[in-house]
Amino acid sequence: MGRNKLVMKKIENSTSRQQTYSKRKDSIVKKANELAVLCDTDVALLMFSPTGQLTSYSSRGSVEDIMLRVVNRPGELHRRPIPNEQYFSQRLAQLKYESEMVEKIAMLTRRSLISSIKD
Amino acid sequence: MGRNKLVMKKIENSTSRQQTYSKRKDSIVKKANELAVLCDTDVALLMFSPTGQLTSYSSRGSVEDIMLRVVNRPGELHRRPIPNEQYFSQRLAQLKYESEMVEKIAMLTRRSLISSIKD
DNA sequence: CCGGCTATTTATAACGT
DNA sequence: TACGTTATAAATAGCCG
Repeated sequence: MGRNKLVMKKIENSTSRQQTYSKRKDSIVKKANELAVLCDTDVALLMFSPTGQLTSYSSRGSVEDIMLRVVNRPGELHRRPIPNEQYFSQRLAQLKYESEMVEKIAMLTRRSLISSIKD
Repeated sequence: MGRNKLVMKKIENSTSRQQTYSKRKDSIVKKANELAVLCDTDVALLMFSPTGQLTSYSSRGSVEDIMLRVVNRPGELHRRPIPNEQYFSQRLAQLKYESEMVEKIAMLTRRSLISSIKD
């Protein structure tokens, strides 16, 4: 929308990029909320700004509540029609990777080498 | 938009509600993707349909990747304390459970006892 | 239930302050 | 750098098949 048709590629000018992010972020949160209200559904949105700041939206309860609902639905995350061997092996690899990451982060936290995760 | 201005409340007619969900879901995924591309950022979207079906979108990597980034960010918009031992152990247990479930489902699928995952 | 088809409403790109 | 303004691109409500 707007004066000119926008090309769908990264906006190179950092100022314009940040401004566009700010505007569109607000709009998409609004859209998410409309979807949740109109259709009486649960919606969650997670967005990182170009500078790394997180904006989250959840139509009901905390973002974690919805994330937990998602995590507790193995095999359905991406609405795969009929799961096949490739899907299962990829999914298992993904879960293994995540477990390793969690363990690494836990270890680092124990050692107090970090107190927060940065970009 | 559309022929009439829409009132922001739950659509009572279930057919209309489902149709509206379907259309708007697609649009918001498109918007999320535009935001990610234009602004070179990470975005994740989680939406449950009126019938409970999940649609997820992630601009980069898996939805879990972005959820992990969110969970591991103390002091951001939705605030969460620094991850502690309990969180890590619970998360690991969850991942282990998921892996086991995926393996079970894979085995069942191999045996052709089921052909798709249902709610 | 899934796609088209407009009339209208919204969102927003480019400017302006 | 953050807000308004406006012309124009997009999204979409109500219908139809």
